Amino acid sequence: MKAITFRHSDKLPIEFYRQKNVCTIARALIGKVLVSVFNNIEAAGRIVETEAYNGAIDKASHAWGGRRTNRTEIMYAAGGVAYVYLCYGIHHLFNVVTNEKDTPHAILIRGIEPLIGIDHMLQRTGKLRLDNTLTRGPGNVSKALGIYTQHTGLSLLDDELYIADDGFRIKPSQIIATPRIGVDYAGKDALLPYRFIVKDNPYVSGKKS
DNA sequence: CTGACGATTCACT
DNA sequence: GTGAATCGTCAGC
Repeated sequence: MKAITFRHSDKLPIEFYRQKNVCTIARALIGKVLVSVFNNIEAAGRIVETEAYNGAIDKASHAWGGRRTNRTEIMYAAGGVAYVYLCYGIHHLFNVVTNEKDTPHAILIRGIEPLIGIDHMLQRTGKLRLDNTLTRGPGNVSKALGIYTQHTGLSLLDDELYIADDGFRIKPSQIIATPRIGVDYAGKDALLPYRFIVKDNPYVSGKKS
């Protein structure tokens, strides 16, 4: 594995996160690199699975109906910050807040392919060997990168947690849209094709191929 | 203050 | 396929 360190200039610019269409951003994030640098430990992986949450009009979103609570307040911030919340009392799920201030769009990062700091990821997750379960599924992604609810509100333009474009391109034909996972409660909104995945990638959650 | 439950994962049958 | 883990959040009293 080639050791790469991403330069500041590789970071996605603020304009990327401020785009109006959350699905466009979710699709564009596929193939980008999610980087965390906590306690001087760098870990990074290529994003292979995302889910868009379309604000107040999306029943699957925490901000459905304009719901505004202490937890979801950060979703109403201007795009380009992290929203991390605890699920089932165990899992910390990492989301990217997008669009302008007061439009609560967010994108859940559900799967990445490890690139850098794999030893640290193994240590954080308590796993012994690299396999496709290390960073498959949103809970595992956060665990491997050391992301916790306390990181909510971090700017993605800062140096601790950010997303970079290293020039790698996934063929558009390999990126497919499907319904989201675990949102059956959302009625017809559960059927929307707001989940984007890399076809046949082993780090995409769901049934094995 | 209390109780119900979740954008999940993993071990076990 | 089923169920437990485990706790912050939120609605309701």
